[in-house]
Amino acid sequence: MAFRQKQYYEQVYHVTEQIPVGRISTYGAIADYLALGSARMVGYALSQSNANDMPVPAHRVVNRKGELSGRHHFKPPAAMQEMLESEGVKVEDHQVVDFKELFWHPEALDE
DNA sequence: GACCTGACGCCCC
DNA sequence: AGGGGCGCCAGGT
Repeated sequence: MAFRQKQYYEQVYHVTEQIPVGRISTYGAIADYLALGSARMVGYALSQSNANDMPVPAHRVVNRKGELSGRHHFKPPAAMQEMLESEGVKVEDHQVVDFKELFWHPEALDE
């Protein structure tokens, strides 16, 4: 239902927005937390958010390997890395350094 | 209206 | 351990 879709997008934006500065999350983690759709849908939702000029820190969301898979979707592809580095997240070869330690679990919202 | 692709991830071989 | 395939849902062609 379109109803559910809107809710899904809204939830994705909400969760993404809760990612603390200097921390990052993954598509899979968000999808798992929402228990809806799939990681792919999360990325899709985020792409829409960027197009809508939403205040969603999509740059803090990477794939499960810690790679900036979505960098190519930013206005300047390098913007994603720059923003992350600006927040204290080190990026090396399009990959987040110590990604595992910087990883933020959406599950933290429940607690 | 059908087919393909897309910010991914897991299961199977 | 590495590679390939399928699932996910929606949107564009």
